[in-house]
Amino acid sequence: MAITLHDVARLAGVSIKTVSNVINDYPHIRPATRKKVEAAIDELGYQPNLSARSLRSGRSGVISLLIPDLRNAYFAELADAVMRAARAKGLSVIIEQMPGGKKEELEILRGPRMQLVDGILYSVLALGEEDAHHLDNAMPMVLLGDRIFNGPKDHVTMQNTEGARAATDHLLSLGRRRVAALGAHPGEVVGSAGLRLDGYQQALAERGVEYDASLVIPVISWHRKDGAEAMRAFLTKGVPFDGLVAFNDSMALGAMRVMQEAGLRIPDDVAVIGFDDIDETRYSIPSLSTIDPSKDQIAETAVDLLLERIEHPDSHAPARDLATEFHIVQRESSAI
Amino acid sequence: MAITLHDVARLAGVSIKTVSNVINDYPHIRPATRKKVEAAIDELGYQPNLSARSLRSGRSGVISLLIPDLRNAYFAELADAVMRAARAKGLSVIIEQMPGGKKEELEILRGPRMQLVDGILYSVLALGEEDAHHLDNAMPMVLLGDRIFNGPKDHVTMQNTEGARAATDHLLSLGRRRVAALGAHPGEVVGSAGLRLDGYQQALAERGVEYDASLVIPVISWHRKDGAEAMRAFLTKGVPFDGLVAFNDSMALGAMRVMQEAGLRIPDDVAVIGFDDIDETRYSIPSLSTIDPSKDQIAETAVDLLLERIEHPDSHAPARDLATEFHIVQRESSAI
DNA sequence: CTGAAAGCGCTAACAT
DNA sequence: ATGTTAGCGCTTTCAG
Repeated sequence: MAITLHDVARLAGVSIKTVSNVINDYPHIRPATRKKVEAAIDELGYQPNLSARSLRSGRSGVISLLIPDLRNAYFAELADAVMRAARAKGLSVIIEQMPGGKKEELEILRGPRMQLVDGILYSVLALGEEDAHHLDNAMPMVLLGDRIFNGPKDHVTMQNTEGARAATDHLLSLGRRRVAALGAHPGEVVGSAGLRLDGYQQALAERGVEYDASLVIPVISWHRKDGAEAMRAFLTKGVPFDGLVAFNDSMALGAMRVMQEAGLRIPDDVAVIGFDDIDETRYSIPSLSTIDPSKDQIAETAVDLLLERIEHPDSHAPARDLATEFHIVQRESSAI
Repeated sequence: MAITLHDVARLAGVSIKTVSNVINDYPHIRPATRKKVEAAIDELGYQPNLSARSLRSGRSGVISLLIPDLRNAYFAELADAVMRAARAKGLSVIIEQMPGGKKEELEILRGPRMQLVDGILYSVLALGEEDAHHLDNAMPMVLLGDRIFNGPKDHVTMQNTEGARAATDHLLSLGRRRVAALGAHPGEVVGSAGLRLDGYQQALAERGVEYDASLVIPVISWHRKDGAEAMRAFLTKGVPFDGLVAFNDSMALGAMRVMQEAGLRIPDDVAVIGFDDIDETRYSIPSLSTIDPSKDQIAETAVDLLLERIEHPDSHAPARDLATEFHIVQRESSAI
């Protein structure tokens, strides 16, 4: 049987309340008492029972991170950043993957496993504005990534539209005029794909380049494989192009591979830029230009907001919407 | 306030024990009673309080996965496999990263955060045989990866030595005779690095190729960056070589990048094979031959063993040692 | 500044 | 087949 507060209290010759006070850094304790209690804790190797604490206080010190897919390097790196930010605040992280679309997301969000956690970091993939009411509950939650407009929860995101505008403009500034966009979700408005397509179009308009729908390549799932396949299909159409904005790095890398197999030189024939600044982009051939979304900043901001909601559960402060900075990273794939 | 067993019991007109029985699939319940209770549960939207259950039963339904680093694609893919295997068994997974070496591993292993979980999946990085006694406790645990000989815990691993032997032999069978090994940990015997170097040497011996220590390239941390830097340093030495066995894919990809920058053609000048079969190997240029360690099989086996230990905490069955299958995957980097 | 006692929601003996 | 009851270990009023 494990050591309890009672054991410590008995050894230290105080009541369990005093021990509890010491553990929870309650301010008004005589130094001598604190010493005694700490000595007893050390001697017994006491560790608080987190289930009991959680039952009584309603706080477990665990948060959930809901992401589509860890195999996607962007989410692995984001998860890493979130876990480091969470640990710095004394929180543990349960990761849940939900590659199964809207139904699965809702299921997990409502499932019994969310009982255990104090709050949720939710990287929205499938839910849209019409589902915002599903989130209108008391659970502390911060949304990451896509934007649910006017949702009831705090939201941290990169500047999708601005980022895509900057990426596209970067290629245009190199003199490219037939810039393809890889990763569109036809009809989507509020998700990353929709916002990035919007930025792409803005950049074209600003440079006076006419929008050509045949340069927009839809890809539903943003994996390397899907980028490769979409590019393969696009090449068979013979649409001329000299630039490529991929809406994430994984797709860009898959597409680069296919283009080079087809004899296209990068950046000479096609200049390429991606999105996310995953580690791999530094070592691909050629190395990949990209938009760095400041994952660490996203993670830290999100954990801070969540912690605030956890600590002030009945503050009815309105949902906040924060956007992090981004940076263009120019590498070989868009070298001059 | 949340809905409790009492609320359900009151609505259904039964005692809380009956409700509890229904929830826990206790066999002897009259169908009519079960119906009533289930109706009440649905009507109220009752969800069990996992903290209370955990406090009372000593089981939380959460396991911990301890890995060095999620940014390493191998571990991200392993974590994905583990989470899918765990979810299939109704378990949640808390991931803890421990990039900080032996001290941090021991700290986390003993820390208060391990209180909450029913068991631990521990991908040993820094701990060696001399630390086995630190694991000699009652916590259900399955070790992944490196081998701690004669340790007190179950252990699931790939066949490190056999895999490296097969990888090396694969290059030798292509006629290469100056095969370098990337990723050695000088002096190590029981870790992946030591075992794989052993396999490398066995393969050379079997083919009658003399072992040349100048072809063994030490790399402490197995990231892409480290592989690239080690290869850059190796090239400046001018040691002739025509094959490369990298002890993981990340290092192989970093090294390939450096070799190609230096004008070496792959596989013509240097044939390359890695380890892990991470997703990226299919899309690198050239695509990378590798050893597939069957991550899904590792994950499922490990979760099964752990669950068994959790469900039979006082079975003092001796620690088991399971090795999964591996497969050579030949791609362009070692094409004939 | 410290102690006593109640009770969080659940499971598991035990009783019926 | 179902009800009663006693805690799991902790935090938290409330007293002193």
